Amino acid sequence: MKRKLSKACYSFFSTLANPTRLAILEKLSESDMNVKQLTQTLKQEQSMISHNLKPLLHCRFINSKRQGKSMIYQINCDTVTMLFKTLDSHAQNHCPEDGNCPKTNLLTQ
Amino acid sequence: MKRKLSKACYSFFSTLANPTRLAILEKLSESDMNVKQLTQTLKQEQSMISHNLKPLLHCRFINSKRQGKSMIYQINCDTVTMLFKTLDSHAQNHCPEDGNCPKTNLLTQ
DNA sequence: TTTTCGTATGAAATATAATTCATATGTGGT
DNA sequence: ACCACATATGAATTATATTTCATACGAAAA
Repeated sequence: MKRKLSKACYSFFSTLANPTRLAILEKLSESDMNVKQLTQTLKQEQSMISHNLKPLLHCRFINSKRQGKSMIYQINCDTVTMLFKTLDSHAQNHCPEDGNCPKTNLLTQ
Repeated sequence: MKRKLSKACYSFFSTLANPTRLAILEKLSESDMNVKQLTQTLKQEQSMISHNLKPLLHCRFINSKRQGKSMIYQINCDTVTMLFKTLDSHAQNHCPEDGNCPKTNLLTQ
């Protein structure tokens, strides 16, 4: 792995390692949304949503476009889909159905 | 995305969002290593290596097998490779060569 | 041009994660 | 059984990230 990529990877993974941001990605993968819509479906403060949108935007996992007073956010590309697909398959191979991880129980607690 | 997967994804991404653990994965992708070897190549305390191996093991990104007094760690599967490949391609599409991110400069600072 | 709505941002408070240190455990050799 | 080496672990310290609150900014309407 190249130095530059490793730096970028750390940034990418840090951005994805957050429940709110994962929830935002999940919602945006269903449809484009503005900030208010996100605050409503996720039941979170507006400032929290905005703060969490920032790193997603920065990593280019999402894009934004202004529409009048509101700002529309949309999933940028196939990267997110691909990542989730890979991890889904990993989880199916290694995470037992009952949720009890054989190694430790960090994952399910 | 299913509730269970989202939980697992958070665990996966949290585990990957750490420079030491990324470095461990990088080394282990080259060859299997025991803890002492990892402490030597990464120039880190033994306890730090062990602490960081734990979540990697838990997520099944790596496996371990005892060999006498030492414990050998190895990359578990194709998941890690696939993730890095996906992010490499993402970085190539969206991260400029000069390291100056067009959105913000969080990534390169 | 003042007001209102939607969004962004800075800074403080809070929560979470990483690192270190001391020590325990586990294995093999003497 | 004891010792030495390799690794793991718990707990305290330290560092980093998240959340909240107050407020600023931008666009459109009155």
